[in-house]
Amino acid sequence: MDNCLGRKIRMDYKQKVTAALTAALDGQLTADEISNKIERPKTSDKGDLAFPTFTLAKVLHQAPQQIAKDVATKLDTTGFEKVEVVGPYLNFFFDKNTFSEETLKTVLTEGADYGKNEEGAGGNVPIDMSSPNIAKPMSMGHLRSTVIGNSIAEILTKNGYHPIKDNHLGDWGTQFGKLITAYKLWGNEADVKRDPINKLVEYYVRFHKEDVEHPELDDEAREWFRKLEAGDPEAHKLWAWFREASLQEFSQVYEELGVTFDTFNGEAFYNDKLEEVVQILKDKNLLVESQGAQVVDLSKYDLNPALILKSDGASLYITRDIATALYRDRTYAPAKNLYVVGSEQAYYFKQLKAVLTEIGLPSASKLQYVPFGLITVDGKKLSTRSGRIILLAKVLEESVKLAGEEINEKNPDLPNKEEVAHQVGVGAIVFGDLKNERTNAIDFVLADQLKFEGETGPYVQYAHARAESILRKAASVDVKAGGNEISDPEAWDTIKTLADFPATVKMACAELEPSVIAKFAIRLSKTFNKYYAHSKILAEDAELSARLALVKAVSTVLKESLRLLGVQAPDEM
RNA sequence: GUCGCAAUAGCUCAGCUGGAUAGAGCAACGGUCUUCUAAACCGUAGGUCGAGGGUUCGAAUCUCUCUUGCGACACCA
Repeated sequence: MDNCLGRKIRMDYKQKVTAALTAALDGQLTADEISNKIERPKTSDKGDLAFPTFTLAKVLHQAPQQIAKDVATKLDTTGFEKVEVVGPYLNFFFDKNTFSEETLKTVLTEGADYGKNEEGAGGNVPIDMSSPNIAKPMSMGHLRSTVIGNSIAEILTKNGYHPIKDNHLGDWGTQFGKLITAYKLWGNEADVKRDPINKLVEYYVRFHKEDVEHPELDDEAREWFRKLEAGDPEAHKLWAWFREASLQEFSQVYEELGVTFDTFNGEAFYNDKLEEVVQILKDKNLLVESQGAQVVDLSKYDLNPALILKSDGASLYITRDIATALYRDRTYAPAKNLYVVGSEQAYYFKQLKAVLTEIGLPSASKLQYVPFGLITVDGKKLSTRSGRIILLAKVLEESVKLAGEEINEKNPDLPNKEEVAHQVGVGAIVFGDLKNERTNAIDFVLADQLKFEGETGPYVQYAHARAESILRKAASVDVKAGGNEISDPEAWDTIKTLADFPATVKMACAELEPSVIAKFAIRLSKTFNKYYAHSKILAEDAELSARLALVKAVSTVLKESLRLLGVQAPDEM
């Protein structure tokens, strides 16, 4: 990874520091070596950027402290407020006035485009995301894939890519054989019409209960799925009905989350493209028979063989995923091909990538598995079959309800209460999911999700609402970025944080990690809240206009950060 | 059994490429609303960074071994 991205520091100033040091060191270290060692001090009193001299100690055979002193005397410090020597460190302090003015002017001029870059050069990036299973309710696991995928899409766009959000619906596979079998045995049309998903799940769960004692049910299910794949009219009709009814329920959740998709090419979409997959594998001599099934040997990748066709000739998950990769390759010529799927499928994606590499698919190397941590309850995996599920719709409902209660208590005169309750309630859940590194596993506790204080979505939303409130009250004041220094020291951290946004956007993209943005949003909110508590922004003095420029910039960047996470930013709450 | 991921404060987590006294939030305790929204701010308390070795001037960070937890290991997805 690019070193500059990893540090989240102020690029321009880092270059200035590098240049000054390169000149002072007179070739003892290259500019790159210097740049790599520059770091951000932990606390503001140690300056804005620092250079530790330890590495020079080896080259010069001198004590780092002495080196720091020597270098400092040779250093050209124009453009900096000061450079301090503290032990083995050289601490650089920026010229606050210039830095503030430049930063605020940039944010105000660029507005919502601040932080944007064109690194992606418009490259297509299909994202396999959300992917709920037909006839099963969406649970918290699907929330993760949905909101992570959605945020990554926004982040990619901000970095100049062209994401294609693909809801790779689980609308095919043996479970439909089971479902059809169960429906034909115990189902009835009226029940399903009234309450589609719940009824279908009921049948599904019952199937798994009964097949323990009646294993012949499994044979029947397999037969139904085989018929479905063969285009049997009855099977197809039931399948289409289940699918449509499920999609309608899903769309409500998506609307609530504010997530849209570019395509809904579920697994069924690839059904007629599987023959070609098998043909290609045959042509390349990759397919071998093993225990009656057709497999691709992956021993040279140190992986187990990939099972392509079952012994009864039916397709599997990987068969359809190969078809998907093929389709994406031809349709999009992807710059990246992303799969936002739970971390328990890590091994599977290694296999998939290996098979695609064997096939020689041009975009095989672009396949990037974007795992996220498992959600458990009481440390156990969720399972529709066993009834251990967390219904996403319920969680959102609870959160919105609680947000409504908070509003009634804290801001009862708010005009659009319901809308804001929705924005805050849903925002809390989405932000909560994206806040931490996506591979962290989550043991679900409802009360943990319903938090609106501290490092949460509402905290960031609140900081934004406060900023907007000030701007409303100061509507008549001319907001200018330049001209005046903001003498308040509390403002400095806020301005420096604002300046970190572009590098943060890049890092989030490089790591496909929404938490990088979330963490930034918290940091910016924190510095702003501190500033807000510390000084009176609307005081009538010479710096008023500059302070308002800062408030405006904070509001802009907070709103944009939240947008990148798929969270709304109400102006009042 | 093999492979993968993890282990940091009571809880949930940060800790960027090894660097200056290991940081937040929640919970606990105390303080701050006649003044821009107290969903906020300030303070107190709380940690031999799972254990042991190695590399290094320097290790929570890199490496090895072990322990514990979770996950994956072909006819589910």
